[in-house]
Amino acid sequence: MSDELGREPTGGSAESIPAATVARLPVYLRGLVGLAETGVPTVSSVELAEMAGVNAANVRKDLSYLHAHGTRGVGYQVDHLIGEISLVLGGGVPSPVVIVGIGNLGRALSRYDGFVVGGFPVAGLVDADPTVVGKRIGGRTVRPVAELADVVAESGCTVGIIATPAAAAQEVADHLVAAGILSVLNFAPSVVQVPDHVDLRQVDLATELQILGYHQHRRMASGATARVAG
Amino acid sequence: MSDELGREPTGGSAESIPAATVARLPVYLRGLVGLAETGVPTVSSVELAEMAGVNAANVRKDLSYLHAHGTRGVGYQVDHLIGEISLVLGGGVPSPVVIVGIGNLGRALSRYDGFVVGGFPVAGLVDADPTVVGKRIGGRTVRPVAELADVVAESGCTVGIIATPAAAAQEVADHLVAAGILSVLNFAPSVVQVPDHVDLRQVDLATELQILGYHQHRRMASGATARVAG
DNA sequence: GGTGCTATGTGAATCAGTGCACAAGCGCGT
DNA sequence: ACGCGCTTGTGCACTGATTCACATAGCACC
Repeated sequence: MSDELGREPTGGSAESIPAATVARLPVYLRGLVGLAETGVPTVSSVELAEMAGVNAANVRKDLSYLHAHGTRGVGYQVDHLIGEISLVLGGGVPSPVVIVGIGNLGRALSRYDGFVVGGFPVAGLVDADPTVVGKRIGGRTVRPVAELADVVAESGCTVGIIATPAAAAQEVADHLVAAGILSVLNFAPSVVQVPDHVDLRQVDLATELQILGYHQHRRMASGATARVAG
Repeated sequence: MSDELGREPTGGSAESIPAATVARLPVYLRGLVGLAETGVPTVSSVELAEMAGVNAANVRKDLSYLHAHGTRGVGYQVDHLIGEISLVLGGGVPSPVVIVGIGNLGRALSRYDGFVVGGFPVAGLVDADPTVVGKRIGGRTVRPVAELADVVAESGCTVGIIATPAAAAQEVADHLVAAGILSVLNFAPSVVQVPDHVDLRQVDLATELQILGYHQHRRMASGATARVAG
């Protein structure tokens, strides 16, 4: 990935955390929140590793990138850890998101409560279809795609979610970038290009299934060969 | 990257394809299908790399894992490549999927046509809510979760999609495994445990946003420090 | 206060993935 | 027929990530 933003001078709070670690932090966070709800005060790296499905040493190294230090012989303080991870992931400030494309997926996303608790309130819904524009979904009114820039400006959105058909994805991405969006999450099954200063992540549902398909196919094939061989 | 919970069965007798390559194959496939529709007969690694957003040498190395060889000076034959990739990913046999949890997300998934073209037809819909059971969505009737095993057996489902709230995810996963499902795609924001012989992939929408949030936060923070520093 | 148990933090080795650079091969034009 | 240009296929070096192993440090109990 292109996280080569040059070395930051001393004293900054912006040490770069490896991408693989960042991808695991939300998983830790989820487990920690669950622990906090049941009143568990501390957690060890082994427990956390079990919950997240990774190696314990990996957990410790990951957490060592944060400023959250644990106490030896005891573990990590759950609420402190929650605070640190949240801080790193969101900066403590909620980032409103705008969802473009209010089809089935967009509708589902606009009602997905996981976004709100994660600090990403849905601040705007936009669609190109005139029959969809004006409808109220989850307390928000769908606005025409022509007003995208206005929606972004009004609500201070910094994140855009593309939930349109693949054909429209690139155009929507361009509009989002032009409107000043900083991060884009693309659910459309197409590769989109964005400028360097915009962060892009791709979530492809069909791709995930196909990856599963590979493993499944391979497992059956090797199982068959194993049976022949054995 | 972005392959969080990709377990690789390393007991391979035949050629095992690296996980990173497998994750890219669907992207190539999408691009190739697009080319085939416009009648393009051959494609070079550079073109394919551009479409997929990766390095050309990477594409060539990826394709070298398949049995699909290109011809030097010309490129790869589009339809042949499509066949090879489809074969590797799906084994040529469609894998029907059952979707558990027909909320907003489940509804969206059940209508997602990307699944069908990828060889993963939706063969069953299951929900625990009696007010949802019996409804018809996308030509399929939602059946009660008690009949999950029947649904799987009748339609020969090998893949299960969990689109329930997080609290129910583990229980649903257990039921899916008991019903003989081979692969599980979990959209619920919770880590679920499955036996070794079942493949599991996690797709977490909130996690993706949080990863974006990190980069965004960091970018802004380092920008501020840079302004202070110089 | 001392001793032992437990869990952290991290150096070092290993492993996987990426990208460059170049040799080899194929087809086309002459 | 023959060379020339284009593209594949891959060895190699490099970077990033994971895991092991162990020294270190805190807590509890005697």
